[in-house]
Formats: sequence, C-alpha cells, structure tokens
Amino acid sequence: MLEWLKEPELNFPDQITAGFEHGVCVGQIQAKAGLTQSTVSEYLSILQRAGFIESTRVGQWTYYKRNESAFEALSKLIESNL
Amino acid sequence: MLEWLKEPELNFPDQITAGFEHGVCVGQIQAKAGLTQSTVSEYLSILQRAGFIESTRVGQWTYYKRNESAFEALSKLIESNL
DNA sequence: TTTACATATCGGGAAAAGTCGATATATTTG
DNA sequence: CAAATATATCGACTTTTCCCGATATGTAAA
Repeated sequence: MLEWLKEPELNFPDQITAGFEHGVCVGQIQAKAGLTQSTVSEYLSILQRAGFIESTRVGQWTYYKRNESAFEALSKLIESNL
Repeated sequence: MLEWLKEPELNFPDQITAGFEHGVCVGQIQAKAGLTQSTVSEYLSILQRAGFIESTRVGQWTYYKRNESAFEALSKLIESNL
C-alpha cells in the first residue's frame, strides 16, 4: 500500500475525484488490496498512528497520502542509530 | 542487540577474549539480554540469515558482529524504494 | 575417550498480529 | 428524517511470532 501511494495517479486510475492532493480513499485501496473493508481501514489507521500516512476527511470519504518525512526519518534512524 | 554490537567494547566489557575483531560471543549477549540461551541463539541466527550480522566460529565459541553494509542498504532501500 | 562447556536445533505453549463478518458512526442525497 | 454510501470499530478466529525447556552437536580439557 505504501508503495502504491507513492504514485496515486498510476496505481489508482479509477479514482474519480478532482486530483490526488489529499491522496487516495479507502475504497480504492481496498479494491486493489483484495482484503476486506474492515481490514484495510484498520491497517490504514495503524499506518497513520505510526506517522507514515496522513488522512483527510472530505465528505464521506477519507483520503490517505504518504508522509514522506516519516520515511526519511526512518531511513536516517537506521543509518545512524541502529 | 544490534545496538549493543555497535560498540562491543563498551557493552560487553566482561568478554575476556583477545579483542573484538570477530565480535561478541553468544553467551555474553545472552547474559545481557536476559533471555534463555536457545532464544538468543535462534535470534542471532535469524539476524545472520537476514544479513545483519556475521558469525565466526572460534573454538567452542561463536562470535557475532554487525554487517554495517546491510544497514546502509536497508536505509537506502527505505529512502528510495519504499 | 570421558567429561565439561558453548552453541544449535527441536517441539510446544503463550503472546501478538492478521483477517474477517457484523455492526456502529458519519456524511450525503432524496 | 429515511435511505444510501463510505469509513470506523468490535469481537472472534486463525496464523504467525516469541520464548522456553529439553536435547543434540561441536569443541576443548582432563
């Protein structure tokens, strides 16, 4: 999922909202993942709590997009601390 | 454990072998970890299979030391691919 | 070559993570 | 407000991971 969210336009061409500035909505990710709605929703909320993605609620949809700084931070942490 | 192995001299002052060029032996790590011998042994072998540490058998002892290049590779992987 | 010591492997029980269906909540539409 | 849609949460079950004791293997010392 995290890799998919790197290029939303490519990986979620079916999303019909105006642009991807807020990322991709849960339903799209669910369809592509082939897991149930509840599983995907929980998974996304875990990723969010961990700081790897951010969510934006727009109407009835929740959009998720990557938080690149978290990945950079993790990369640096592994490089230096670990 | 991986952090401990960054500075063997500091973290394993009890090791009485001549130097740390091959790393630290299982018993030392076990004592510090507070886990059983079998658990630590298995854990170290997993880390080795994953490439994060290397082992050297010297007599009845097995020494483990970090493989820094694996950490760099992981760091770069997270930075670029993920 | 028997005994002692260090480490590795094996089998199993406990804990955690993954996944689901059912249901709750929130939002939009009629 | 009622129905429809999207997402979130809950409880239960399954799978995986963690960790242990027992035992095997490999090496050194007596």
